[in-house]
Amino acid sequence: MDHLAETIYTMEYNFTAIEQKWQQFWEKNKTFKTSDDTSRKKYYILDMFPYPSGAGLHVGHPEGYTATDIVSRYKRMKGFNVLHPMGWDAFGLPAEQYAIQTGTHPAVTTQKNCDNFRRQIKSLGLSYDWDREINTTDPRYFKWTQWIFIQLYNTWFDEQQQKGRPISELKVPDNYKSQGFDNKNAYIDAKRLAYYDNAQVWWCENCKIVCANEEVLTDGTHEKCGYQVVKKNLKQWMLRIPHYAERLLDGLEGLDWPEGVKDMQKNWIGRSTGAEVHFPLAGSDKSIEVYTTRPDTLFGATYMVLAPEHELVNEITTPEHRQTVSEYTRAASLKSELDRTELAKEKTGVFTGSYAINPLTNQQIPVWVADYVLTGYGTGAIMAVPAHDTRDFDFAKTFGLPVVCILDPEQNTDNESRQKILEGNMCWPEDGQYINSANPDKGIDINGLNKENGIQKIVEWLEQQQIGKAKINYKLRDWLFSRQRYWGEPFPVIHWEDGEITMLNENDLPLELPELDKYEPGANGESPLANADEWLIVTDKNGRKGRRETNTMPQWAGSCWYYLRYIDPANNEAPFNKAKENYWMPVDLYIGGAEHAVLHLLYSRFWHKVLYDLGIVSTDEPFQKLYNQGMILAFAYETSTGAKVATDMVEEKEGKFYHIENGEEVQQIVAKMSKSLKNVVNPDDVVERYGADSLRLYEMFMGPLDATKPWADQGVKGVFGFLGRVYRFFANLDNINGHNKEDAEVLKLLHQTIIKVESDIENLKFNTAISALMVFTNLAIKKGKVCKETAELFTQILSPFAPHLGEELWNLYGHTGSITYEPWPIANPEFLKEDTFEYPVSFNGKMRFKLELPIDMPVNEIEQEVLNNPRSEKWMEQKTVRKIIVVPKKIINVVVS
RNA sequence: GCCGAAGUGGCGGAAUUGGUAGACGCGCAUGACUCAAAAUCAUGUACCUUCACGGGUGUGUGGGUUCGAUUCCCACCUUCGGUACCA
Repeated sequence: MDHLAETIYTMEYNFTAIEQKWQQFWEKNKTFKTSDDTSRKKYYILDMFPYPSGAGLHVGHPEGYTATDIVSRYKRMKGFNVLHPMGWDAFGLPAEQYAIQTGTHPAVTTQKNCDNFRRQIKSLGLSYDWDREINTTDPRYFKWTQWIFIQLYNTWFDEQQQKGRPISELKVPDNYKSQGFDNKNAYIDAKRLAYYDNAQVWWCENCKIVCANEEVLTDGTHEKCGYQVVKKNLKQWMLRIPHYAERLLDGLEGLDWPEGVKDMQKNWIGRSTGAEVHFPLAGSDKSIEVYTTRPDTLFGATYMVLAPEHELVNEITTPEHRQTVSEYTRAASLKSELDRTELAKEKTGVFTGSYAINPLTNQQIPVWVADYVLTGYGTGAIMAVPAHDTRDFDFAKTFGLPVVCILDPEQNTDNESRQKILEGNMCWPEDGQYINSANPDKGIDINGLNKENGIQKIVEWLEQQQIGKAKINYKLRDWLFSRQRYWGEPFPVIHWEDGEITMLNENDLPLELPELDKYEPGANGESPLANADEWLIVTDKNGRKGRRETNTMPQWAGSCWYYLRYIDPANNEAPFNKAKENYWMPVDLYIGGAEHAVLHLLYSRFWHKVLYDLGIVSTDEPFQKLYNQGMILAFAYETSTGAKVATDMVEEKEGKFYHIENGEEVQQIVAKMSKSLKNVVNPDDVVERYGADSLRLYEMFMGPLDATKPWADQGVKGVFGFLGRVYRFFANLDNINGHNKEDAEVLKLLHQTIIKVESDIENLKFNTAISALMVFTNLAIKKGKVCKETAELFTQILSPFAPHLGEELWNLYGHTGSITYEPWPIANPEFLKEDTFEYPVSFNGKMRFKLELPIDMPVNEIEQEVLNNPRSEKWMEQKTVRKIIVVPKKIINVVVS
């Protein structure tokens, strides 16, 4: 043993040999295999699983993975049964596009990329239980994605109970039943959480392909070809996520998530309270229904606006306006939503020729059509109150419509503005006091009230008169759940020739993808599956013909429930075993990028709540604690004109940076890693040059986990140097003294470090934990020798951060097994005792000198000590001591004047 | 526009129930080792001033509260992320 240690020590810190040795050891011994021993306390630590791209791992990936790995290793040492899995979110566009270009089956590309990702991840020494690896493209996995889709289809949301329930429990009202089978089915279909309907999608005429939202740039062009995209109506699967809006909002309350993410979800759900109001049409028995958050401003409604797509537009347009209105609505339909918002500054619209009646004033007000009113929100129609809504104000000014002020801003603004507002020449969307807001004939008067009371009183009146009612609205829309793609989960759906839609039986799952020769899209925007004739056409036992759904599910589908599959990844009878689910859920810690703050996390929560309502999972929320890792950026350079300069075109001289060709001075900036700036860092290179432990340590040492921070190669060298120091000192058994009593200073710092590292890991503050490990190492090296027990304790608290080095040292100290399950050290308070405290002594708040005093000295004695201290004289000369503040074990401040 | 996060040495960053600003690391400087370099080791390193002791200034800007403010309050500036005609 001694001889072995000697040989290894005489070598330098050979990280490559050490890391390979231990990675093989872990693999061979299945060190990180997780049992489902429900008698132990569990801890479920989840990473957002990656899309295995052809480019391989980016340095951003190991950041979150290392953080969760440190927590996993720490929790194991703390005695927890830790579930820490990894898998692949492997459906997606790039593999399909590659297939179109080369004919390579996406599964082949995907397999290759997964293998590469797995190799890279394993090279980082991350402690995943690889027996639980999952892949969303594996039929054994997506069988259950399809199964969950069927559950969604067979569920409706009971408003009263605020709960999803099996469709079989839905009572169809008698009047629907009496109208026959079709109506009954239509009623049921209208309640299902998954439904099939027309929806607008982006369509690229050039590529003859449907584009996802993310593929459409802000100027309305397709990111791949630069062609303008248009909207197209296609039959799509949709999910009624808005039914769960309130539940998704409520559920956020109990979660340990960053406030910012909760806010983003709240904004996305976009709950608003207001009222629905009916405006009768003049000379007609029809009425227009509007939604408003400001029913209090009804007295100021001087016109109405319908969205161009509103169903009443055609009906109410008078013959003399027909031409202009139809031209306008046609133009609007051709415009993309982006165009519409693009033109936000200039409002457009046309008059329909019809008038509605303001139910409060009984005045006739014109009805316009304008695209600043959106069809998807509220009722697609508004009452316009130009005096108190900026958008309506802009529109009214453009078209010369009347502006009637009904809310006096009073002292809320300056006098000049107030005059303009009262005259209708300025908009006032804030609070104030109502004026011109009474109609004795109708029995309503809110003059003199403020906004809050005004809203309440008007809503009460509307409900009494039965012309409106309080209403809650959400921005959240139905989720478009199908893509015209090949490389996604096929829907377990058959469309029969008689119009019926059925789901496959559970025993017919999974429905796998057919083999194709070509991956080009089908005709009319259908997915490539439309070309798979043999797969596509089915016949039932009665000879009825049907066609399979040709759309596939979006990439979100597989990631909506993957955390559940890790619990029981090989189960072929169910998505997971219930008892295991009950044991492992919820996820205790979930770390990933903030780019998933809304969609992925909202969609998962939605599915999870449905599964919860159906009794399939045991928790209402899936992810108890969420944390976002920050982005890793890189340095780049910029000339005085703002032109970016690639890193290989810059040289450093005396702390300044110059262009190597023209010598111009350039500024160092922080930018995203990109090929063009030549500042992309490849984890493989870092592992090769400095080792996995250095990469891990550096990524954690860079700064707070959630901060955006730039990569600096010098910084990697820094932590590499630290690990080298650790190795040279702690692996040299000459420095490790077997029997001597440990130095008190070392002992005290060691136990302080144990406490510090423990609490820092608990709070995900890895940068300061590493700093504490460095401080201790510096002291140990300074002392020259430490006891074996000290070295072992240090090795244990180091090992979650630098696991390969941890194992190596542990082994050198004579242990044969892995350090993985060694119990986390417990700090001994004996060694932490302090007899004295070094007080900083301030005069008028400025620290002047330090004074060491016994730790339990009474305050009055401390005061005497300070006043009698010769060093105090200088600061009290010619002055009177007004007060002495003594905060025990903190500070002393003498106030003089 | 709205919502959120953040501004601290040459650089990454540390310190907040208000209590020694700059831990730790990089970089830099000096020294040791070396023929030399690298690596390693030691010492120093916020800025101004002073030979030095010391003194002054300092956490984006301007105010305020306090014995004491990086930390709390008000106003503002800048950067980043999200969102955008949601009535």
